[in-house]
Amino acid sequence: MITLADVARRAGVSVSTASKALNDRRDVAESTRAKVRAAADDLSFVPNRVATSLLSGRTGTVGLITHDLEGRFSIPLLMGAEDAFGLNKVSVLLCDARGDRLREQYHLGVLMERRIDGLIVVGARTDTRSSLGQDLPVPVVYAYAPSDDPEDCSIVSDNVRAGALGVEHLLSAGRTRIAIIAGDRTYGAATERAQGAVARLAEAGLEPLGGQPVFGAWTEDWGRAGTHAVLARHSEVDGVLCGSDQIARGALDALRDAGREVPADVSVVGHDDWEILVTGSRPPLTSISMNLEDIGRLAARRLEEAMEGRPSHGVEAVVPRLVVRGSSVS
Amino acid sequence: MITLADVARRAGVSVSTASKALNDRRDVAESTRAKVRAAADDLSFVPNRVATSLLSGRTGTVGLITHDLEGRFSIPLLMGAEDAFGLNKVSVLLCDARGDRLREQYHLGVLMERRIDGLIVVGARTDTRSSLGQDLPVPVVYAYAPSDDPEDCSIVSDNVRAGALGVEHLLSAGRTRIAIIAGDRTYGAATERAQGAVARLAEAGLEPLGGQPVFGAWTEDWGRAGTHAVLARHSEVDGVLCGSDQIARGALDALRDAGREVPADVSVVGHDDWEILVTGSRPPLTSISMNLEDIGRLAARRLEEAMEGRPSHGVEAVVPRLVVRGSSVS
DNA sequence: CTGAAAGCGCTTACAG
DNA sequence: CTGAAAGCGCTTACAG
Repeated sequence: MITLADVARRAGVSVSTASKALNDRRDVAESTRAKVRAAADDLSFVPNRVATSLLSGRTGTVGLITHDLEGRFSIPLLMGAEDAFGLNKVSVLLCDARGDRLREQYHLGVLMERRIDGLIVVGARTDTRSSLGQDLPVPVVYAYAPSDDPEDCSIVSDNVRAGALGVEHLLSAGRTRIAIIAGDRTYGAATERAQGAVARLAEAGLEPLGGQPVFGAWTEDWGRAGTHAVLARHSEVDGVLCGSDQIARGALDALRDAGREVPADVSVVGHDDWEILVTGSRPPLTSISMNLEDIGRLAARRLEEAMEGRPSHGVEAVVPRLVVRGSSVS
Repeated sequence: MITLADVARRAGVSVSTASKALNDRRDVAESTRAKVRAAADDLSFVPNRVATSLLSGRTGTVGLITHDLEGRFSIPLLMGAEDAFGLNKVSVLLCDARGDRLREQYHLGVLMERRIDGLIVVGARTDTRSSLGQDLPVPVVYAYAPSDDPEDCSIVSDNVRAGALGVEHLLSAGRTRIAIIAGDRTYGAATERAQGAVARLAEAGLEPLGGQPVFGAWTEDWGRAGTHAVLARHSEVDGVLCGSDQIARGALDALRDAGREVPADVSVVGHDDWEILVTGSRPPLTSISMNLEDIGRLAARRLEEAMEGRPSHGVEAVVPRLVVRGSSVS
């Protein structure tokens, strides 16, 4: 490996002068700078950032510990973070903790040895998770799943708003007999989305068909079963708000089986805007995106601020976005 | 930040002795070692790996440049790599190149400055990609998309074998009138899978319905359209091998629309074994997995070997695996 | 068994 | 404008 000393030797200057020349510091003669640059080019010199890191105490790396096995959240978040940090400024050390607290601790230890400048922790579900504590030597931002310590900084999706957004869209499409087929009731994302939807219905003087949301599982199976049940008891249904895109896919199937036209007879709206599920359905599925990249970007920004000495505290929610496709309006 | 010097001072020994004590080297008195350990514990000493890296010339980091936007491949690959390397040995710097060669070059430059010990490059599709060249100072392994330089080491999925595997399964389910609804013909994955399927049919003295595979797109829409066309021209069809799970989802829909029972009348097999698509369908979809984690694991192993001075060359294919669900046999 | 010294590759005051 | 010296935090021969 070529070192700065090699470059200096070839340019006929001292190491310190070579350093200054390459780092665009003034008080170097232009002719000297040119000589050094030429030497560096000739030798294909690539500065060793490990040395700079040791010297400056900053590595320009950020740890990203994820619990999201399928990569549904991590990659968009990573993309958002890369955008926010800038490619040359910060590199991301990605660690997969697989929902395991021990594995998380282990990764945390390794990251501390590597002297990361900051840490983003991505949860597998939106529910609150236990804090890593306040005595870590670097700032931490929790993304997607907020920390249970209000002292921490957490960036989440506004699921209540997302539910309301779905209802608003159905109302604006002229729907008033709306069923809410929610997800797994043990998940905050399921109850919050349902809660936001119910509240927004109430504002309009309505309530969901059957008086309340029906909870089930995050599956197409449940989407089908739930929709069948709704059809049996409330055949007047003209709108279905589903807790996820998978549930919505099941709902579309069940409505088709029952001979209902979507969106002519019934409008269907999902949650998550998961590309693979929403584009292929008949018709394509209107859905509510959590804007995961925005969550990543905001998490990165808050982390950057904290690294610069201006930490944030508490939970900040990213506003979801409605993506209209053929399943809700014609 | 606590340094080894702090620990040494507190333990009343020299820095070198403290180093030896903590690194389990012999020629340290047990009593001294205990003293040093106690001091390190008291101070919550976390060794600075940046210093070690500078000294040893090895950082214990590996770059992973991915072009896979949705994270369909990267995360399983990362998991496989983490498994293979061992969590404490190697950390992964993940870079998202987004299919952009410039972005890739940029990330490559940053990774070189960070003195990674090795590099894995993950393609977005299985087609051959251009090599990063032979004059990189660290070993490179190409995963999923092979390099066009046979001198490089590439780990791919055996798509030909995958196609054959699908046909074998359909044959063993007693199917002989098999349609092949392939993916986008501009993708190697589409043509190779189809080719493997056709060859395996030929071995059994058969050919696909219509004489050859039909190509289209990687979408559910195409799966529906292709299947409708097959039903119109070859109503005797009793097996459908699809180029992807999305296509297979479309096929299931089309068969249901046409009143065909799956798997009683027709068996359907997909490719990729994409969890989100295969479990929710009616019935759940039999599919052929590329074993992405195995690709990641093998890529990591080959990279490790290369880092230890035993490089591999050429393309190595990971054998796919049939995952049987309700769409092919009852 | 212990510790002083050198050095990994760089940057940064500080003399000249 | 240039360069010798010190130092970032650690490990490793080498004396003692």
